[in-house]
Amino acid sequence: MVTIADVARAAGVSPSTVSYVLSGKRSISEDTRRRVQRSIRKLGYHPNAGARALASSRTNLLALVVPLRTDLNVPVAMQFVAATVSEARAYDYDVLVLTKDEGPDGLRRVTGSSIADALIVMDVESADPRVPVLQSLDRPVVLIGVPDEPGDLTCVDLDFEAAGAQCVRHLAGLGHRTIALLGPSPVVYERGTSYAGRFLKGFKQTATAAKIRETSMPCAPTYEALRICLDNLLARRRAITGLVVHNEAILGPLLSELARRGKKVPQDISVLAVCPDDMAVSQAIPLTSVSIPSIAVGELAVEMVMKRLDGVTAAEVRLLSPVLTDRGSTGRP
Amino acid sequence: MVTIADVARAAGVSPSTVSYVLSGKRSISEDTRRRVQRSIRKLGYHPNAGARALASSRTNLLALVVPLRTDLNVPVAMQFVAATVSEARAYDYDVLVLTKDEGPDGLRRVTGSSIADALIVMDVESADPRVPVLQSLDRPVVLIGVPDEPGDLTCVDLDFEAAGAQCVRHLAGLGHRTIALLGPSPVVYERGTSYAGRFLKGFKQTATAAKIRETSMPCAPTYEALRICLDNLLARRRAITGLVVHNEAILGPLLSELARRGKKVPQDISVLAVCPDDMAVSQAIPLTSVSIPSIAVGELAVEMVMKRLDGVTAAEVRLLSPVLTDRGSTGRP
DNA sequence: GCGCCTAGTGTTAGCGATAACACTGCGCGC
DNA sequence: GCGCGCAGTGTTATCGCTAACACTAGGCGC
Repeated sequence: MVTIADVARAAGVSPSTVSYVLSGKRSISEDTRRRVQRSIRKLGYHPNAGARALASSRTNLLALVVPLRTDLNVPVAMQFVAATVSEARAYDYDVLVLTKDEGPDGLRRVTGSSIADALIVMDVESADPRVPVLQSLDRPVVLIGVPDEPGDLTCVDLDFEAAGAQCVRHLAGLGHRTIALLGPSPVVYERGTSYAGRFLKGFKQTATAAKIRETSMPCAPTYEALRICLDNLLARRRAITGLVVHNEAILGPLLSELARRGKKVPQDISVLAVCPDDMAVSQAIPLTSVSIPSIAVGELAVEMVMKRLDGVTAAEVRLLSPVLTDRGSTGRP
Repeated sequence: MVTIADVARAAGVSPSTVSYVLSGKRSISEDTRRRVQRSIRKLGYHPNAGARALASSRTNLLALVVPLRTDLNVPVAMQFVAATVSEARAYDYDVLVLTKDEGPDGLRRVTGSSIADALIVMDVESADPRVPVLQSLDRPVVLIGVPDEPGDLTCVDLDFEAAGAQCVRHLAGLGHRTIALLGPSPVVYERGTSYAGRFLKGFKQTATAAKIRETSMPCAPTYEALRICLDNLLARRRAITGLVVHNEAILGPLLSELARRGKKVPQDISVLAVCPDDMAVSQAIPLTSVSIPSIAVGELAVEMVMKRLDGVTAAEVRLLSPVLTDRGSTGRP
């Protein structure tokens, strides 16, 4: 193994000089820097991560806690992970993946043994048992989602409440008076996953304020559940003219079912999705949608973690404004 | 921070005794063990990962290289990652995620700086530029997929060639004489992703041997591409009676399109999917399928990596036998 | 010409674990 | 009663790097 001492010898300098060339923490003459860098390349030197971590108490590792169950919207989670990993690399950090299953103890383990410098936690629930632990950790933490009591934890997410409101306003603006929300799976609500409730709140409040009749129902990600929901919704005396779908998994099946039942979109019913843009575009009918910006959120989460690692300690709750793109699946009732 | 010396002092023993209690590498009296473990719990001691890595040259970290683009079948990849992470934890390992984008240099970086003890690489291509690098690394490596020249690298995967063959035999056994394969996106073939070619090979060879007329075409994961494929396939003089679909992303759209065109499954056309079981079950029509056992492959990959970390050096290529489950979407033509 | 600042570099004491080496005391064979 | 093996424990060198501390030489103000 090539050590820093080997490089130093080859370049005719001391080990600390090599270290400083690498870290940039003190000024080095142009000439020395070049000699050191040449030796590094020639010998194929890579600083030993363990030694570095021990001496500097920095691991350059980020722990990302992901919900690796399949009942959640998998593509969104994956996009988020991808964005986080890429962005972290830009700061010279690698990403460690923990599952939600590890629970609070996993968080203590990772921080306690100094495996990671900071944490990003996805899929936070309203009364998440991990939140109090995270608050006591004394390491930078960024939550994706907003628990009831974030305390001094930094949170990032789409502003789902505003998104719910915007969906209602969009349909109301087109003249719809009776609308429905097809929400996430019941288990998502039961778990108290924060985004589901926030969206629902924005949806209901805005509908009430705008004097719009609204219904909402969760929907499990199966054909069977979807059919039952549709049977229920479409059989009502007051016909529903606008449908907001906050459930990526049933978008395809929904359009199929509507087609099978002879309902044309948007002539007979308007469909407004809440999902990533690429998903809205790639449906049988391109869908008007409020974007779930998983990539932007992932990048932002990393930025905020880095800021805290640099010593900026102010807690923040950053909610991204929703963006609605009209792709023609909504129209006048 | 609580160090091993603190624990040793509290338990009235030497640091090495604490270390040995933890590692089990030498015999400790029952009494001492108890005292040490009580002190560990009382003080909330977690061994420092960096110090441990430096002293033992073991990081207890596994690097997992994943294709974090969205053109690949995302749920399968996610299932695989989940299985890998869970299984790794069972061996007291954590998992570091690298993207395929990092390329060969990323692999050198991670092993060169001793960030991880071993590598699991997903989405391997036939002539993957990373393979020669991996061979030179001198660390345990397990590939998911089989490159043209694996050398002494361990590989795990579904036996896609056998899967292709089994699909043909299943349809042939039902009496089909004209069948088609709807394959992965063209870009998957162009990239030389190994499973696509292996499946195709098994499909074609078995069809030829069984004197069955076959067609195969890649299909991008969009409605537009699917419609064109179907137009092409269904317009033929010799009607296709059996369709093998090796492309998770278009399963839903395919069934919708067939329904729209008035083709009943399996009366008018048999559909045989190659996908994870849960996906086959949750379609509009439950699909007969050859299972993609992402979880089993993930667990197996970890097991094999652990075996190699324990010093077992024999290279292996482990191809899991395909399992076909009849769910009624295939029948006599 | 003295003091002080700045740029550039070297020396070395840790960081917190592991594991090689060393020691004690007891039981047992003969 | 001597020697040996073994179970149980302690002492400490070592892993490779970082950063605190120390030093030199040159420039500048006054």
